[in-house]
Amino acid sequence: MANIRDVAKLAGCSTATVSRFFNQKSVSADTERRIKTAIDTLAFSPNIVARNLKLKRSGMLGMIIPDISEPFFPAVVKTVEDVAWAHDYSLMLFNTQEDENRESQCVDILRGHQCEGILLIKAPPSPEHERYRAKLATLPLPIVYLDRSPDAERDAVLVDNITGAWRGVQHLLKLGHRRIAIVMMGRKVSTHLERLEGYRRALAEHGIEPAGQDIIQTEPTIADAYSATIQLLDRADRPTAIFATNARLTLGVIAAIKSRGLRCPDDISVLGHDGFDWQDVFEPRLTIVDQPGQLMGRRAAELLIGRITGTINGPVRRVVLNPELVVRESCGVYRDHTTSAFSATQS
Amino acid sequence: MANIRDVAKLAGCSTATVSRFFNQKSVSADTERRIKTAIDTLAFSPNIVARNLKLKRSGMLGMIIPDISEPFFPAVVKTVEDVAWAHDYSLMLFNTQEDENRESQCVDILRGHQCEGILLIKAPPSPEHERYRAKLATLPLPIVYLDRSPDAERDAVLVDNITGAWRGVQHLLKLGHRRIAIVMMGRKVSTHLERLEGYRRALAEHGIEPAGQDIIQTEPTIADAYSATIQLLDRADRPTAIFATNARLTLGVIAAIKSRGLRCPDDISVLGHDGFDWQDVFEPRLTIVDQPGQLMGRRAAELLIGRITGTINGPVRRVVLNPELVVRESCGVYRDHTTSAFSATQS
DNA sequence: CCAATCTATGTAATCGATATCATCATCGGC
DNA sequence: GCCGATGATGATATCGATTACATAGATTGG
Repeated sequence: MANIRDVAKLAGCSTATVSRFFNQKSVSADTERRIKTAIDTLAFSPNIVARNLKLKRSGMLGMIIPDISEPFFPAVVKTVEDVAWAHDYSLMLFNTQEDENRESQCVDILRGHQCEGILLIKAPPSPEHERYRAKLATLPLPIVYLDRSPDAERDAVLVDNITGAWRGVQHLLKLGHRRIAIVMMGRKVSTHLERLEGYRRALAEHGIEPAGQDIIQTEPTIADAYSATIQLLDRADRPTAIFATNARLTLGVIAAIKSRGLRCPDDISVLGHDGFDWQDVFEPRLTIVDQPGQLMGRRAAELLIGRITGTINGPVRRVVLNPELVVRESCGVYRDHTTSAFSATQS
Repeated sequence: MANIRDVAKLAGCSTATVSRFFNQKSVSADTERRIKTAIDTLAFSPNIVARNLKLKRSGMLGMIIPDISEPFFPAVVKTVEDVAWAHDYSLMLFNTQEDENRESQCVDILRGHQCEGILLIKAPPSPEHERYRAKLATLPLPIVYLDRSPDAERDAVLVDNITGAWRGVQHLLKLGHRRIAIVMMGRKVSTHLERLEGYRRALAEHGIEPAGQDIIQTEPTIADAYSATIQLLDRADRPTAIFATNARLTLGVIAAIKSRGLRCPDDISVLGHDGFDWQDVFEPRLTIVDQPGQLMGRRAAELLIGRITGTINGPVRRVVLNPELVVRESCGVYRDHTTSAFSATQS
């Protein structure tokens, strides 16, 4: 690969002049022409790594998420990449699989690459990585926690999961349900624990203490949620409603209900969590607690870039967005099953 | 940020020794201890950018895709990231929005970052970027085309879209359909043009020439597919089956059918394209032409890394994978609507 | 006991850019 | 016609690592 010296030699000038050419400094028309042809003949493309070493920047943002194939994340990542692009940043993406050890390696790699800031969807804390978490809180590098916040030392863009879940379960309670199960992700993921808390609070306000067997923790796959729900449904005293705390879990729950020949919401109600662009086409039309994924991505990316560029400074900012309860049919509010309107304004 | 010189100074040795420490070369036990404490007290993390400049590597792979929020891509990206991780590569991700101009900028950025190879899902060619495409074919950098192949000069991992579509439409024809519409993405995306070709061939074999109004090109959003399908359904002579050429289009078609109060497959059949992990929960259970997204990601990533490391050399490799026709209910084969079995072995 | 070998380490050039500082030619004004 | 301002350019140190080469001290063997 050609470097700036080769170009300089071919154009008959110094590397400084070539560098000036690339940085819009004054270069005579004649040298400019020579440099241009030199660049063309050598198919030269400047080495951004070298430039960045000198400039102590990198133009890179890191994004660490549990799993891009989890339905909630693509919209977040998409928005982040868009915002990053608009500010001339590139994105390095890592999946942790909810493994804190892998997460810690990702952070190291990003630091090493002189990445200018990190958007982090934290994996659940594990006992053997306390040191890593302590380090995380003090790394001299802008980090914005997204979705989950392991500590209060840093900027974060979160969702009020407790209130969201509370609102959803309240909705079920208002409809008369008293035996409500929750199918949630195990592994102590904070967002799910918060949703559990919202669920508990709503029930408590109606004097209900959920039975241990109605709190079901499982892996966040459709298959696992399916099996767990099958067991739940096969119990003699099955609940009248199920709250599933993310998209795949919701689908697993629905799959189990369908496979047992039950109808939702007629036989059992389902409250889901997280929205998708196909939610208006799905049957039953799901009542869900909807997180504003795109907005989360946008706010987090803008906050991070603001910190990097210095547009934003001062104390820690914690943006807490409100999930929205989107009422459709799966909890039994609407009984009209023939017209499932689809809003054409929605993308 | 501390650098290697600071560490050397604090440890009372030269930078060369510190470097040796990091690269597993022989260092005396005593210096090793001093270096370790120096690293700790300074919270030093080596600058990979500088190292890579010297070593002429970067440990980075680029992945350029149309849009991560398009349902087909997350599984591909996930697998690629996994394979990259297993080989100690990091991934830079870019969305082009099917805009070739943006794509070309992405390629420049990746080159600049000395990225070692690129996985490229090509945006459709636009007349004003011929020069870019010519350059692309000759860039001195391993590139593996994924899903779409703009030229035959490079490695590619593709799917036989013509045969896939042909097989699907054959299926419809065998079921007796003769008026089959296609709802496809406009913008001359090659994969969709190939699916159109497969559709045409299958029809031709039955002596059918599709009416121009049965070939519907639209933007790949649910909303646009919905509107386009509504118009189609409202025609006096509506077709008896619709082939939708990707996931969002399929959902838009289904949404339109539902919103017009029609039943699928009883009133109209739908052949979809692309699978998701929730496909077994969706109603109607869709018969689809399924692309092996994970396999594509894996093969492409392994091919790219093989080229980079030199494990794979020799002439251009073109891996063509077979899409699978997954027959469920939406074309009217199965009439048993009560048992929608869900395979628990599926993730 | 000294040459030969090995081990641990330092010195300095290098990767490919940028940017400071110096230099030199040109030009307008008085 | 001389002086200072302006513009174009070159030489060179620098960013933070690696590594070839040199060197000093320790070890080994005959």
